[in-house]
Amino acid sequence: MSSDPPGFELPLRLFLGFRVLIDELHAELARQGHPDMRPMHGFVFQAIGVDGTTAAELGRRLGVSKQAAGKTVDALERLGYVERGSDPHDARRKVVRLTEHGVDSLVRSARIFDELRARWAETLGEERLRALEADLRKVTPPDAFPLDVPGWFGGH
Amino acid sequence: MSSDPPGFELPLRLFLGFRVLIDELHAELARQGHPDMRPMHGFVFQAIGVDGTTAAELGRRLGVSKQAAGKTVDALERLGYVERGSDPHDARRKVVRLTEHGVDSLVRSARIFDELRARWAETLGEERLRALEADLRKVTPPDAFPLDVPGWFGGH
DNA sequence: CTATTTCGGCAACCACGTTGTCTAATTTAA
DNA sequence: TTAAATTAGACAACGTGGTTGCCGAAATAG
Repeated sequence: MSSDPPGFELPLRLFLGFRVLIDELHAELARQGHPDMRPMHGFVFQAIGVDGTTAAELGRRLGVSKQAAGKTVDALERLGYVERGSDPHDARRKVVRLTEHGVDSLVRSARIFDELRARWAETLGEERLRALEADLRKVTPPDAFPLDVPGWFGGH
Repeated sequence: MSSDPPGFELPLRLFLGFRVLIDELHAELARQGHPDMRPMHGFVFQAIGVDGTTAAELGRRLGVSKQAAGKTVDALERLGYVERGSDPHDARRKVVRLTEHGVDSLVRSARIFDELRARWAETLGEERLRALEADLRKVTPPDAFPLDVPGWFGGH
């Protein structure tokens, strides 16, 4: 009889799969005019959303302090991915919005992820890939995606 | 007919699965006398190995500079997980070895990972879990596990 | 024996997170 | 309506963990 694989292989394969996809995404993004994007940025853009948000709200969504979120916005602003605007209804708020360049990176990311999934479907078969996704949904929290990735791994 | 899931769900589910396992590992490790262990440490311990290694070699395995590896060793030494020894054959080398406490954390980690895998097997069924592992092996590099995780995500 | 390489440590610097404090603006309560 | 509490954003100081550059000591190649 064959024995079970050691338990530590599972998390490593999951992370490795994630890493392969993210690395290929950013290699392709670099080819398509986004060489400055980093793995973390995609999560930040998702947290900003198409309607924009504020630094404080962004910090809550990312699970970091508002100061850290503000610094991240500074960096993304320098790279031209986001811009700050004023909120006419609340003079305290400075709304962070994706620029055209930032939206472009989101659109391209979505298309590249679809292409990468199609490649996995070629390797595994569409049915197996759907089963894999279904199984992962069963063992992961269903509600929201965790956007506090930056602080989670490196933190304290 | 049902359409394909969007491609971006796959990497997020993979990362989420990884994160769930790592979080549960460290919650259990904290209960078992290792409250100071952090997600990164397991990778570092694997890179050190049972025979020990040097700071320079550790840096190469982790994909960071020897100075960074040395600082990591300093921190783990303060926590009591590793100790430095001298190499009688090479007075330059200072061999880093896991302490009894460090080995204990590795042994417990392995057992906890096995238990977590068993729980996934209860949820998904052993066959589906094996299929999931087999599929992940097909789409990830087969050879070595990437131990340069610390610098990969955060790095500029 | 000399030259080159390698190891470990030190210093300076940078990226990116933290907490604390401050001002201004808004909201809530008396 | 006025006073108090909350919230947004910025600034400073600090901690961690990475980087590069440099150094002396030890091993190795010629």
